Amino acid sequence: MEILKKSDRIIIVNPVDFDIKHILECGQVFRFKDLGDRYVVFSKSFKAEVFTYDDRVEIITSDVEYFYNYFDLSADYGSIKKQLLSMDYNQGGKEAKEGFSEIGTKNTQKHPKICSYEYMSAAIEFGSGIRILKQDLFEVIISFIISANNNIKRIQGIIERLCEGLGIKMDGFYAFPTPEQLLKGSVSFFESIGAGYRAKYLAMAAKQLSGQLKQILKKTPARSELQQIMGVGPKVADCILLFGAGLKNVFPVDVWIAKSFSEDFGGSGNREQTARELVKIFGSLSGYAQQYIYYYKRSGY
DNA sequence: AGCCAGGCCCATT
DNA sequence: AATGGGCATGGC
Repeated sequence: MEILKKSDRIIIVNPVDFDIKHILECGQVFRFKDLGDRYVVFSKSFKAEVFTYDDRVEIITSDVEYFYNYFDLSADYGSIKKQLLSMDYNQGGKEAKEGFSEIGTKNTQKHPKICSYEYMSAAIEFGSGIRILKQDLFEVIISFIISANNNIKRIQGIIERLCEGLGIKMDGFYAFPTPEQLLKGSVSFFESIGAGYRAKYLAMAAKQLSGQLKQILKKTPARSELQQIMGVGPKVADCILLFGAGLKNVFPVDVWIAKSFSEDFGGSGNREQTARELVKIFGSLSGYAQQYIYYYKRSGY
């Protein structure tokens, strides 16, 4: 896999650790469109079009440096995936029993415990082209406040209407609102775009991030700082750290990860306990492991 | 038609 | 610290 930077595009020759479908549909980002012959992805006020051919991927954009960083193109995901499979999966004697079901088939009721190593192996194969995007911190904070107890289709629509209502108009799309622009949004506006009961969280978060908590946007925030933001609990804070601050030693536990932990890893406990146990296993590679498992589990395995 | 979704806030114990 | 009720909306 060779990566070429041109003035108006990035070309990835013989991509092996880059699949735009995996990257955009693994739940880490909400501002993109599948146009059939290409994906279009938006970040802040930037846009890129991604074409996939037999022998290469072309990322066409006027902001090559921004998207080179955004797609984390300097990282070696081959090495990351290899390391993930050499983790100690037998911590605390919680290794699943022997006699797994076949990998790659639907895990129907019978509860055959799948060895967690085998599950990871299958998950990595399934999402082999996943990369963790380096997204904008503020955009991630607001996006994942909206994500709570919500589904991805709705989240995408709410965020799109948020940009249309408060962001500046670009060439064929609307930028994500800045902190100042988000302050213009009233609770009734956030309700009108479908945010539901999160409308008041968004209004309060906008105030906080322009007021006493604005330091959060200046550096890598602490988890405890993030949880002072209205609408940010343990799981959303971990998503913010992973997707918006580049920390990989966090393991966001949502309904799908919780389900996988009990069904595929033989684990138990509440979500915070689950997160701690998974970080204990995966350490500084937790964020990567989380994405492969989430994408695999949500797709029905 | 209900159940569910990348959970969180708040009151109670 | 731990638990439980309530919650807007719409996709499926």
